Amino acid sequence: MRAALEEATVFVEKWSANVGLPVGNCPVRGVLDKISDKWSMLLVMTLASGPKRFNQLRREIPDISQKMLTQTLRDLQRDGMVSRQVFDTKPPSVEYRLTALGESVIVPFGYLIRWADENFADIDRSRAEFDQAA
Amino acid sequence: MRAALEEATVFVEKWSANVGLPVGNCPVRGVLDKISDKWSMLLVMTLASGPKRFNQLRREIPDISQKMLTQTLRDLQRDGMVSRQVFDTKPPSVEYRLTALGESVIVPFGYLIRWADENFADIDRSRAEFDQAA
DNA sequence: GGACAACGTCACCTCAAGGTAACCACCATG
DNA sequence: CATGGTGGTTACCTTGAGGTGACGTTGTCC
Repeated sequence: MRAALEEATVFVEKWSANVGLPVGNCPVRGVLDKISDKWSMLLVMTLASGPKRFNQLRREIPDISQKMLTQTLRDLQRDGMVSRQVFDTKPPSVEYRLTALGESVIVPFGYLIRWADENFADIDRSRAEFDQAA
Repeated sequence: MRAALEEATVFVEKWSANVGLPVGNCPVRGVLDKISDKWSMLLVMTLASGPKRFNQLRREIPDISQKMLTQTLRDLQRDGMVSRQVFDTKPPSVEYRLTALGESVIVPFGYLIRWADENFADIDRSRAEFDQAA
């Protein structure tokens, strides 16, 4: 799903312009990348309430696999959204926290979540209607 | 920005109540899942500038396959984001336009796009650093 | 000694999203 | 006649995101 957005530059210009944004490069590509994977947004929003350790995150998001937790955290770290700090305690503990960049994305995510929260009922209804018509 | 953050955190709290739940039980996650496919957002933003016909959309988004255009439009229609109107002209033409629901999602998308535009440079830099360190 | 909790890595497999290309009907134009 | 533009459908295939489960290392506790 990631690589294919790479070529959408042309229209991104178009609709970026519509939203009143400078054209240049395609910023949306990266964002859609993040949005469209299954766990990044969930992880960011979970870390929004404060730094957490690895198994603490596992407990708070029971349906994420260990592999995907590791992998998504690495990706977020790579993107500068999350910082990883290892404490040299007896069993070494690792703390993940949002960076300033990571915190800044909470705002647009928040809008999206609010939108979803306000409209999922309408969407469900629309789906039901549509499916019944078919 | 300050107000926006606080506003966002309200919904983050709501959200966190649902985080532990499987996707099926979290309506927000369900909705966001739909939004996060490869073409939905692009299509919505393309239709943001006005109603368009099928092949008009194909031309504006050259790298979408016919199949995926049809499919994504159907999904959006099913979710009540897009309405489809067939005109009984000589070669019947079909017009797609955003519904009120579809238009309402432009706002949160817009915030996301703005965020991406403001921060993609930082992200790129962070990635480069991270990759070099490894 | 055995279990468990800390934080992972690795190999393997599945499943569906998405791409490709062929096909349909209809009509206009050259 | 043939090409091209309407708006699709269908069958087939590839890709990779994500899940599963085993293994590992260092310690502590019972």
